[in-house]
Amino acid sequence: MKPSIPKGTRDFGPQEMLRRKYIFNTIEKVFQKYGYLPLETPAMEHLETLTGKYGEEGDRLIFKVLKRGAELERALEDRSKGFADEALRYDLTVPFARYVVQHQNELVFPFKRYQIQPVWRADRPQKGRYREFYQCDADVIGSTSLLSEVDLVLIMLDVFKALGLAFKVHMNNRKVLQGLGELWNISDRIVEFVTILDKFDKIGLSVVDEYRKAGFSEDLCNEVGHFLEHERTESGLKARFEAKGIEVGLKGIGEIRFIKEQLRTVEPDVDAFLIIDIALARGLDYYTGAIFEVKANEGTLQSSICGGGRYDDLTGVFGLKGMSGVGISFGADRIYDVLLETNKFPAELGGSTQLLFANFGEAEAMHCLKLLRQVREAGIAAEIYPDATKLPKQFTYAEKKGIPYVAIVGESEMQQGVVTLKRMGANEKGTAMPIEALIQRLLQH
RNA sequence: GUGGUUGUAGCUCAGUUGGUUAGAGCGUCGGAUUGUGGUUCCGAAGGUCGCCGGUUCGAGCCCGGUCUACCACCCCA
Repeated sequence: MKPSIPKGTRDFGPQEMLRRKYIFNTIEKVFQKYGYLPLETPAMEHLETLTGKYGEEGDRLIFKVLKRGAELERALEDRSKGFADEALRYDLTVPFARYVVQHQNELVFPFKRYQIQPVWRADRPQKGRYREFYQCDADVIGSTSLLSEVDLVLIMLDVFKALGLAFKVHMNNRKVLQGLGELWNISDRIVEFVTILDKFDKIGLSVVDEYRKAGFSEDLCNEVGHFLEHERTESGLKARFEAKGIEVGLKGIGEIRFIKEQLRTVEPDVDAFLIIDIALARGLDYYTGAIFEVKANEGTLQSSICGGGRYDDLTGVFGLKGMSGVGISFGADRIYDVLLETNKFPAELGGSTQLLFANFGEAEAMHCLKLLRQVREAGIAAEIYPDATKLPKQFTYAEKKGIPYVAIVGESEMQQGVVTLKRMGANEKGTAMPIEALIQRLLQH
């Protein structure tokens, strides 16, 4: 049989893994710097833990796990019971909420955790869209303070600065969208309304046609069109909310302004990367306050590389009311794609061997084993070529693996108690030196 | 989930109106060179033409299905 892997999944070779780890490590270091602690949860959750949290569309994309054994037999007889009982996690936020409720008595609130694990979605794959991909989440639960939102934006700033990637954060607030619903008397169709509004950045004023198609009144379509064309700013919106006394909307606007002003005290050029986009909606059902979406400013990937927001009562369905949370999620795989395309990965990612001992035969190899141990104990990654093949072949191996130094220890070196150190890439024969000198030289490097 | 494009050697691609034994470049391996690679020269290996079926005397090429990657929608990291 021909070996292959499921649609939308990937293998990661050594080179890819070094680069992926570079991304994970960068993100993890920033998370820790902001006081978040690690957490892992199982790949599988009970199906009912996940369903109903992501909206109709999201629920359809959950990877379900088939019942097994007698359970499955019973389900085959009585189809109403359903064929699945577990499911692969769709994101890290819902499992986190489940964890918080389940372990509420052991936790200190506000609870801040980060989590870097794969998630699965039964989506149709495309560029930057996988069925298995890693999310890197930071969430704080048990506080309504907007300082958390401020911190999370600063985390984005630090991460993308460290990765050397230009980006834009689009921010909005679900309360603003709720306010729009009240303003235009369409609260009963708010989900539908907002879903269309979310397309504004893609199709522009054609959203008005979409509203007509969806059966919204002509007056409303004209009003929305006029608003999007001429007054699509937070201040334009604020004036309208004030005129009609719409409090949710005003609260949303206030939150947006607060977050932005707080950020300005630490990052004066906040306008360079933070865009207030009142058409931003995001599909996940559980968001209730601030929402974020980050896009790379370079490369061809149009989809978001990071996203998040505030959810006021995600723990409520698991039996713990009044726990507001807010979090963000970095899409490591998409960040990888952008960094690769724009050539932003550092040339030296470490993790690879620094020194290769050439192999001249059994006696020499045995001698090298002792030297190898000394080198490794000094903290230098080193290896010996396992076979006594011709030198050119051993050099080629070093070159391909990106090993910068080769130690040549043949009969004459053994007798003199030295090692010939050759630097790859340099057109030189190498210099003889005692092993201690060699170690010093590599450590300085 | 809906609609579309695609698939030939490890990689990038040729392959005539359907016609004998499917080609190139790069890469890989071996040799020129028994302790010094990257250049050069010589040689070799490597393909069920994505897979299954159909039409035909004959299919890499035509038809149907299927899988994959990709594109649009949808949704999002």
